Amino acid sequence: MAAARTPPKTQTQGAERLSAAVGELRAQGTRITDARVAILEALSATDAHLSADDIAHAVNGLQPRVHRATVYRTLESLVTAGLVAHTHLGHGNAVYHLTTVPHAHCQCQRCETIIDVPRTLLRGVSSRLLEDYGFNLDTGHSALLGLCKRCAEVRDVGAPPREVGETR
Amino acid sequence: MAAARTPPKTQTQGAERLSAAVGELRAQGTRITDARVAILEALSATDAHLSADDIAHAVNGLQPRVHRATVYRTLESLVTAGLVAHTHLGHGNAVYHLTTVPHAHCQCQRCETIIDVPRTLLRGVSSRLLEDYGFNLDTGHSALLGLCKRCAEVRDVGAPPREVGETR
DNA sequence: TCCCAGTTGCGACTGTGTCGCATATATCTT
DNA sequence: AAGATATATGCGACACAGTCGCAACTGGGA
Repeated sequence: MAAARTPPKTQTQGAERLSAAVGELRAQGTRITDARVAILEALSATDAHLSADDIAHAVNGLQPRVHRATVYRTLESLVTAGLVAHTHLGHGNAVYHLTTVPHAHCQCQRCETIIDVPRTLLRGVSSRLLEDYGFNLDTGHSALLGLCKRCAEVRDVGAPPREVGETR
Repeated sequence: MAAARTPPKTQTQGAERLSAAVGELRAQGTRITDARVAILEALSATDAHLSADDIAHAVNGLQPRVHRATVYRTLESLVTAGLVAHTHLGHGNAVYHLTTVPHAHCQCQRCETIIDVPRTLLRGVSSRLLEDYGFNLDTGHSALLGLCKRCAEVRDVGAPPREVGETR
């Protein structure tokens, strides 16, 4: 689970996010169920980017009976509700995070590290696409692929470097 | 198969690309097999973006005994050889095309249309990422997601519009 | 407390891509 | 032209992410 490598975060910070998210759900008239709360807890507890599988594992630590399919369906509805965003990584599998701080993503194709970058960085491209092609860019819905600094330097041989303290 | 909706292209154009690709393969010391030629033929015959499955179908029209796994392995080796590029679309499945004209891709999340855009459009982002994060962007390896002009306008209800003459 | 639409658990299924292994063959060597 | 051999292939099994139908359950309004 990527959560293990998550940068430290205070519990209160997570708890705040959680209650805010639950409140928003309630405001929208959605039912508050154990599965939903557990999923939001998993997401609130970390700044990392969690795959549906990561979330399913984390949730099963809290609510063992929650099924994989429920995780997928719930995540989808949370995305629809605007509480959660998902990003498609290179290999195609999606990762999820709370929408508290919208941002775009770069992913290293070698070590798979994800770098969060401000959306403003894509503003120029976004407006060019709109002007020239009428295309409305959804910033951050897919990761920008490439090589991170470290991997670009030691590009040669061997296994990709792994270090702690960085989001997978 | 997306090939059916491909913009018209002269046979000679495809044949030229094919022989160039085969020559390049030979120059690299790779073996020229029926499967490889058939795959390159499929790719040469169109400007569309073909999924591995599209290619497998097209190839089976020429060489019925070619197996799915061979298509995947061959595509991978063609990518390594630099003859073919693959792009990850939103849902994660990859599409392949010859590297004759490098370009980036935008994909509409609603109607799934792919728009080719020049790589220069991302030059600014690319250099910013390098400066600020040391990240080497691989332009065009993943599609930029969003909404195409038509879908952004008729965003409301109903099935996504489908028209001919546009790459899936 | 009752009711019922919204949720869930479950298992089966689809689609995309990978792997191991025995066989075939493109190309090099002689 | 024939032989040797590393490379590529065919095949079936597998892995993984995500989806679906359906019966059963339950959160929260009446």
